Amino acid sequence: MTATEENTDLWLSEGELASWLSVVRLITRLPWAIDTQLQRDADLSMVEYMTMAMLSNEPERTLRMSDLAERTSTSLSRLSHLVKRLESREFVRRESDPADGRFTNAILLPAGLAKLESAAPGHVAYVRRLVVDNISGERLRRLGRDAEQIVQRIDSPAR
Amino acid sequence: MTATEENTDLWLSEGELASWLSVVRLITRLPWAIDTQLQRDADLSMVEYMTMAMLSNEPERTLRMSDLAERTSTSLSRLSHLVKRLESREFVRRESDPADGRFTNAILLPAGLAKLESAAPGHVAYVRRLVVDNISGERLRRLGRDAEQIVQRIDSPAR
DNA sequence: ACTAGACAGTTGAACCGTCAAGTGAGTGTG
DNA sequence: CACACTCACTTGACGGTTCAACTGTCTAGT
Repeated sequence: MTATEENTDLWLSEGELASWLSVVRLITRLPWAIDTQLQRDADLSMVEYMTMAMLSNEPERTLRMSDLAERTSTSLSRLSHLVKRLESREFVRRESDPADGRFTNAILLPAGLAKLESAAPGHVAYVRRLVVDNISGERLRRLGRDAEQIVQRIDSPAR
Repeated sequence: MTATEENTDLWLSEGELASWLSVVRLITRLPWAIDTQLQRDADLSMVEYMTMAMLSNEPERTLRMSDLAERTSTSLSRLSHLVKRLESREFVRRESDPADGRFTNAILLPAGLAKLESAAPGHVAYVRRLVVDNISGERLRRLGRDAEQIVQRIDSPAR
């Protein structure tokens, strides 16, 4: 039995494969496209943008490192390196939580907020162009729901 | 005007933002999940897997580097480094096209095919679990179409 | 033929992410 | 109240990706 002859439900049907390959193209090219735009226009990566965006939504512009990691879907290690770089650019600072020294708070600084606000319009326009205004209304809502369902399956154990 | 008060069509509505953030989670976590499974079970990254899978579908198990780059959505530079590593593992070899020395052909070797075939069942099962059998039928088809439409927008010029 | 140019691919340095090991603060148990 | 333990990070080394510069091959114009 060679690789191409087999066609049980262990493999994918032609249609399933085509859809899956489209999804693969999406998950490889969309992050790349967004990163490229942000890098070119604002010298920020998408994770850096998201990180600062999450902080900017907090009343105190502050979040625990572990919360930030959760919300940006990154490892604590990656976030730690990343925040260190943002710190050296004066976009963010860290301080250990006075109430419980195990936690570290990341705090968005004015320069970080300014950077975010200068990057936002171009970023949002590009997201609109590629996704929101391209796949609009009900289709966008369904896309979001499908994405959420896949992400939940990733999180669920049993494998 | 602060960052949180503004709400024109330059920004995203609450619903649009929620859908977009779901998509962001998808495009950050799905590649990570697939990579983790392949790395753990087969010591391959997703790009490496896709690269060899593309080659295995060719009658001569051969493709030009530039074709491979196109099909796997990677830069030529990244592919060149990647193929060099696959070459050192005896999964692939390269030869410059005898007919036109500007082209280089990548050729899947028996060891590469064997690696691919041993990795495939686990990979496919995981893809089924996360996506194909999770979001099945019509929803999968629509997801594929939406993905394709977004990718086409990325490729189209005008920005 | 010679030269300029375009094209395909390679290379090395810098940068980023991952992994495994380590630190340091709080918690719970004898 | 000491000691092991958990939890929240941090760190450094390593490996992969990107970027810009380079090499080598063919093509077109003269």
